[in-house]
Amino acid sequence: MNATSTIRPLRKDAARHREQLLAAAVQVFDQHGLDASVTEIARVAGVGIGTLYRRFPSKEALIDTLVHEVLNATIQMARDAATSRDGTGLEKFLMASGAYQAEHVGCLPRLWNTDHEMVKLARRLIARLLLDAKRHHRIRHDLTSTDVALAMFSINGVLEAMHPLAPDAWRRHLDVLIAGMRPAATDLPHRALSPGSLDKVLEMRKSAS
Amino acid sequence: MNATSTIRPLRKDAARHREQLLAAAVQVFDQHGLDASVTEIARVAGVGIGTLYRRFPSKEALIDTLVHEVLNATIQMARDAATSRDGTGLEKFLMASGAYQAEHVGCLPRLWNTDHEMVKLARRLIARLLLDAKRHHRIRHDLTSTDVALAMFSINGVLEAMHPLAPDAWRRHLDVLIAGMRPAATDLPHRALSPGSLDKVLEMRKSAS
DNA sequence: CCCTATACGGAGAGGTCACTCCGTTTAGAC
DNA sequence: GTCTAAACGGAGTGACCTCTCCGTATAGGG
Repeated sequence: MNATSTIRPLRKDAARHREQLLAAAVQVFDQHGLDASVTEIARVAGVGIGTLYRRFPSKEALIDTLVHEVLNATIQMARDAATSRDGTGLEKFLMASGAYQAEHVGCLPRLWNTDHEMVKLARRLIARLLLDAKRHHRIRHDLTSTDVALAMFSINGVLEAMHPLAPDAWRRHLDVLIAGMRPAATDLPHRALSPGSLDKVLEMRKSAS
Repeated sequence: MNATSTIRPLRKDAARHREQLLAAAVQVFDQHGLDASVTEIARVAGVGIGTLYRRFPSKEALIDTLVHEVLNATIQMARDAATSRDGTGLEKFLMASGAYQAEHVGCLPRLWNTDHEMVKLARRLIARLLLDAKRHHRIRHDLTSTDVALAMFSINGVLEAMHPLAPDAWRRHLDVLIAGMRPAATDLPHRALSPGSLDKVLEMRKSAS
């Protein structure tokens, strides 16, 4: 998977610079958004632009690597959450992934645009968490995995709006949202999205990237 | 307020072109985001770039005009919603402003960045809607106007993510969110944001523009 | 119909950005 | 210590974007 492992290990300094670049990219993108210039990233990393381009073939590839990392972490959190079979997994996952994404706000606009199998895997894991939560009557039965996706998009919206001055605001928002997902909450109007609509959206974002 | 009315009315063709430019800007920004080029906007409007710059001193000014319009409409919707004194005003407002913002997704990133008195006015009106809803026990008493702001940010997040393939997804999200705001919903953890935190965020976004 | 203030179009100036190229430096095997 | 493959820095290139300028066209009053 990783190009560095298939062919030849990077020289020690090169590997270090690669990590410095990734860390700098997270920081710079968080502060200035994805429009931040590669020059700024190289400066923060303490290397030249040439080094950045030797390690990543394009700015887009650098962003992809970052998104890949975030998605990977998200998947791991979904797996961790699935170990508690008491129906609280979904809530634990939303809390954990929200906290992680709050540290990677800069990458969020591209998070679900990737073609990768990882998106499908993440969605399968989330669907499983949802099922377990329903079984234990932690959430109402008419909710779909698309509703969970909407919850995550909405957290992104709060994160981007309140970043970085109120970095915990998303927790409050999620509290209200989860309260609305409980069976005890008042009845919802029948507006659940059709099953395939999220797929269409993700497909379209992928090709638009 | 409007520069055209204080000094001299625009010539008829100029006024028409101005409206064409605004309409084209809404459409182009919706499709390509605020990074869309002014050349593209002028092309869609059917005028030259020179005309665009004679009508609006800069791209930023054009965006500001658009944001101004959206904010104005939002304030009007808040006023309309306040006429129903039965506690449903807040929900009506969230529905109406969501529907309107769904038609102006391109402007959303700047919606609350403006310095204008209008932002303060909008927040006062929303606070009044909130109070009325509490009085009629439509929503729980521990919610603050900051929570309503978070709800609006979260709708923006859903709109941006699902645009334009599932333009009604935000309604479903808002349904769940409002269910979580009802007094019947399960108790929330005590995580309400401090009263001034939203002010700080808006202040910061304003200066960052 | 004429006249002129007003508006028009779009080439080009000036700046920024992503990305390349090459002379120089260095890690690390022997 | 020597040597070479690997990595380094950053000036330079070309594309693209916002905004200006000026010769041309037109609305609309008299």
